[in-house]
Amino acid sequence: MTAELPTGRAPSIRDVARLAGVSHQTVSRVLNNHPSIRDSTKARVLQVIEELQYRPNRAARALSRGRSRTIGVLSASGSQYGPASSIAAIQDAAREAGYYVNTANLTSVDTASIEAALDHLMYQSVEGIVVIAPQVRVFDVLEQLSIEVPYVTLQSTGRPNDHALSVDQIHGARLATRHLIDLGHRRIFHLAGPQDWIEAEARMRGFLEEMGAMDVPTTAPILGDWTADFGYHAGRELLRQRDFTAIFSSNDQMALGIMHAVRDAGLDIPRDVSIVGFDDIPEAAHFWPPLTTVRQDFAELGRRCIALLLGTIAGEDPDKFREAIIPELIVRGSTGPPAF
Amino acid sequence: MTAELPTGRAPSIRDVARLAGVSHQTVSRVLNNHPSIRDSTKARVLQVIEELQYRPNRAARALSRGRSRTIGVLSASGSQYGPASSIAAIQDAAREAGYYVNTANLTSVDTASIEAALDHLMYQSVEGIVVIAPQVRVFDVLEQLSIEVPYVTLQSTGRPNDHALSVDQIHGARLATRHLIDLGHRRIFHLAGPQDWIEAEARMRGFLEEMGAMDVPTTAPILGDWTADFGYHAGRELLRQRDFTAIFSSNDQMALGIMHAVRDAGLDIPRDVSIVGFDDIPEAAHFWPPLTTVRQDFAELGRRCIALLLGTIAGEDPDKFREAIIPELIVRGSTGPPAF
DNA sequence: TCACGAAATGTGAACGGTCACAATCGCTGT
DNA sequence: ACAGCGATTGTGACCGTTCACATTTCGTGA
Repeated sequence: MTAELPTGRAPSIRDVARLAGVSHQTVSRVLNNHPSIRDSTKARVLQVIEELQYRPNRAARALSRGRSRTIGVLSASGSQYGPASSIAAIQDAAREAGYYVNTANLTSVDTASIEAALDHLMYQSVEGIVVIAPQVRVFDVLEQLSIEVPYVTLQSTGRPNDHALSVDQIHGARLATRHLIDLGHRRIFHLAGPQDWIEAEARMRGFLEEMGAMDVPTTAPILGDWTADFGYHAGRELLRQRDFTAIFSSNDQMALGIMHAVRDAGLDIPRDVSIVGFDDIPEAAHFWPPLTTVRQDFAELGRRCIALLLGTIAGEDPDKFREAIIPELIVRGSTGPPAF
Repeated sequence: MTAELPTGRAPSIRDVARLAGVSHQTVSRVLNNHPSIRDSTKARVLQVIEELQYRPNRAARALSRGRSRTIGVLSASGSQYGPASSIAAIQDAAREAGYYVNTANLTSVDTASIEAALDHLMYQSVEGIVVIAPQVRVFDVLEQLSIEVPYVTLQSTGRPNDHALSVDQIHGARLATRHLIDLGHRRIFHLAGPQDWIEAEARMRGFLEEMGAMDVPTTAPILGDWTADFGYHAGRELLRQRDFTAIFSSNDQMALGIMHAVRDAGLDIPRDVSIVGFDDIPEAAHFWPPLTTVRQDFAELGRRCIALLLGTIAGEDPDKFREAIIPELIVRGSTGPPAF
């Protein structure tokens, strides 16, 4: 049916050209939707492409265009729900925009590991990087390696030239804190995340701001590692004093661990201790009791990440993308007025 | 300090060659660890590379070698713990082996979506594909598009030429079922996963096999969608009859939902209903009560995936990689003898 | 000292696209 | 009928690497 072809090799743009009776450049134009192509020509070329199952070679394209159309994601704890959802959303959004995504996981958070991961990304000539990791350290390494691709984080680092997405995590944390205060709690404890995660720092800041604004005295937060296990052990420790009536955990997993510890101590939630989480992972509604938490729209986050990053790559004004995402408080059974 | 260079363009292999006073090919040899390079020459070249911060251009490399060194992951529900951990492990293992990973997420499980995702992967000339998704359908599409790259799945499809990794999920499911039977349960219900997921099918098969082997009568399982929400609703439905004393859920999230429904009904776990999950997500130990479940070593899974896939790409005998991973039963508080 | 073969290095052509520029086609108005 | 111009198509070089095939260098034994 079709004309003979060199076998053992994927068809190239010139194979298509020959069979369609046009020049290779015309085929290229068809592929790139160049405006001045006669419809009949275009149809003929497309038909040959179809027949040959031709696919443009990405490497060749990247080489001659000088652009990889790839962005890198630097991720830590990528199997946790929050990061994982953002990554998925980032991939979807990138694909939508015709970009490819490559993820490098941090095996640990030390400098060497970060360096290795960044290196891996740079080797693929990524055009930009999304950081979902302990950002402060990552940036140090970025600078140290004098790497100069645009990057995006999920929250401002306060550094100059940082292209950050504004999720108003401070606001989210204030919502959670305010909820507890409104219920009548005055002794509220905060289990924070690792402080080199900007998100963790922002949530803690929000907590402290709201407590300050409402004139409630605070104690120093504990810094956790995002895991339920840590929440459990921190909870056990805290319960030895029991000088609080509510705990605000900076993510849902740690909140789950705390709930475990509270039950172990024979106490009731929310009568003896109210608990608020952050993220609203899909499981949170099924905890016992269902967890009051702050919902983040991870998918929207991912989309905006890509919009901002691609915008930056294209040289647009980053401020165009600065509109903050406002998280939402979801009240469930884990919070109530203090018993006294 | 360093000699002058064309600016505005990343240094190429020829720039390095010129400054080192060798031919571009020699530089290439240094980069690829060719054996016959004089040590002194190698050192000189490496020094220039260092000075110039030279990085080989991946596109050019892929083009001339005809190999992308990229593998694709086709993933559904990529934000769930199980898949997410496997993906992370796959990325790590691939990176270790000098490969890059590109993930395409399924937005839905219909054919069009699968086709789009596969297409995206093929456009990057992936050398192999790992499927973490409803595999049966994916393979239909793979065949339909007459795509011919090696692929790996997490469980045998029973089709000829399938390169599957053997995680003995059947065995894992039998362990869970046997545990319940040994405790004295005779009316055991199974909440299965979507049946076009091979894992789900295998777990169900294991359940049925063990029930049959022990001569315990079974009722038809319900097919769920892996989510806690589904587990909750299925649980409510099931509890209207309450003709069982134990439930084996094919993953931990659905088990959590069931636990929620059981508590809503005012029943006690495990006194009134025993519950077993599958996966051992990190949160499972902190559920209320802590969940008895079957642990899968997702990281090992990911590593083996890559080993098998790269082996297949290199033309090795896939049987070399067939040694099954044996899951492990983790007994916690959610199971106990039936009350009667 | 010289031939000889292996080790070390160099040369030029791919790889498969895109880019810049040139050439041709086809229509319009006079 | 023909100049003029935009629409359409073609030509050859180039992107940065590796490949296949020279060529040169060097150590060794006769």
